[in-house]
Amino acid sequence: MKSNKRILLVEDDPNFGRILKDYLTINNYDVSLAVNGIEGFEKFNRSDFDLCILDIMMPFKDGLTLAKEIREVNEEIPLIFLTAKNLKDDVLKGYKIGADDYLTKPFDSEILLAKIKSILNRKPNVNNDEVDIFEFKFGDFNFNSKLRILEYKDGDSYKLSPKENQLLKMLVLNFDDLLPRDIALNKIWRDANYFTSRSMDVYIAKLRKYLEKDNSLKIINVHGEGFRLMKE
Amino acid sequence: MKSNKRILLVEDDPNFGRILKDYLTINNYDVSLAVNGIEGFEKFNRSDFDLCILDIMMPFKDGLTLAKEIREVNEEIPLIFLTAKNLKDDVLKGYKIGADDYLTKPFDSEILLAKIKSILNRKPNVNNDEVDIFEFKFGDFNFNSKLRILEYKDGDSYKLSPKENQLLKMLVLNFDDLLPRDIALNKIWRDANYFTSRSMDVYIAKLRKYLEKDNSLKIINVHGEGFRLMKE
DNA sequence: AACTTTCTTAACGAAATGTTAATGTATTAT
DNA sequence: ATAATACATTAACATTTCGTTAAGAAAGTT
Repeated sequence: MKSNKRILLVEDDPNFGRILKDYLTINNYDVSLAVNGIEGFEKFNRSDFDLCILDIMMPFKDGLTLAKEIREVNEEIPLIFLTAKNLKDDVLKGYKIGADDYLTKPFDSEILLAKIKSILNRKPNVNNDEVDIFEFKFGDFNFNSKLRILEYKDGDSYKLSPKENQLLKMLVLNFDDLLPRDIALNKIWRDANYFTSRSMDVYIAKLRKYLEKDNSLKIINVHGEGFRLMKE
Repeated sequence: MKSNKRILLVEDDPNFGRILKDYLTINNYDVSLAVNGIEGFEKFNRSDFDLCILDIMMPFKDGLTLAKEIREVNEEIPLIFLTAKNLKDDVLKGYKIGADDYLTKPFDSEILLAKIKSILNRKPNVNNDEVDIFEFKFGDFNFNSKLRILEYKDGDSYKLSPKENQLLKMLVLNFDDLLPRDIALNKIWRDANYFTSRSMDVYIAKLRKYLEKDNSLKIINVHGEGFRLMKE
């Protein structure tokens, strides 16, 4: 399953912020709303966003200052500024910091959407330092997590579902080591509770079934802690 | 020495065009001015530009039509639209074609400059001088994506429509690897939503029909991710 | 204007995926 | 030993995604 793009929205007007957040959510973005620059910067640092929408006029820490701080940490992330007035000076400062776009309130929500799409589509982040490894070997299996294919030495192969795939990948990346339940749940299910935990058990069972071809491989449970993929 | 960035300016008002050209020239851009869409397209094809500024309202061929033509030839070049009116419909059409920005006349020249800088800076010249490959062989097919011809070894050949052609080209460029749905949709349809996705499926079906002559070739779906052209 | 090609949209069945429930087994604590 | 908690497995169900056909809209040609 494809995950939505994540937007950090920093807007001090709670009514407007709420409405805008809902509108973007309806249009399939995961939106995190902060009500001022300080909270905005904290949220920015706590997770990965694909785009930031910043109100310029805000108490405590205005949008331009926040933008500067964000730019120090991340040179790539697209920034869109919102402002009530069409203050030329602010606009110029914004572009200088590296704004990608600029909207004057009141603005048309459809146009904001179009801008967001345009910005997010134009480059699938050329600058991705971290190489995503997606080919693994363990036991008598080859595992391609990009194509979601698990292949046994005899040529048999299974198409993995997204969840199976993610879970197996995490197990393999922690081969012979503990994969803590919580970590896997929060990463794959984005929440750790009774139900997601049950669901994870179902998927562990599915993976065990795949892996039983190579009977030296085991997914061991560590009671109350998590699982461990190992070769005996 | 660093050479100036080259801008194609298409503007039918000769006075305004002249002034804008001079202003940009003073600010170290090499500007080529065309007075309508037809001349604009000719100039565009005659040399390499880094950015286009297009007036929307023009006689003979308007800016949006011109933009579409430019996009068919060059998917990367940034486009900035100018318009006298703030016509929402035009704005949205513009973004759909792949506009990078949008300015309503009268606008502030400094702001235009700032936008230009912002746009030109954000790709630290990924300057893809890379030759566009357009001749491919895969399975028992020869495929010329410039002529949009798919030819089977027995001499049979199909004329591909633009969309068929683009899609097949992306599949071939990712031969045996995943072509993510989103990437293809955003590149070919310039938007990823339910309808464009359905449309893409229709085109996948068409391509499968062409390819079934060589039954070792398959377009495999990776559920929720995309497609993979492979030879088994 | 008539014709052709291309593209989009609708409709709907099929397949894949994910969640929850139900039930049983293992582990731990007391 | 027994109760409580955690884990395992299967199956039923709901949801999402995909494949295909067909109708008709839009664009391009003759």
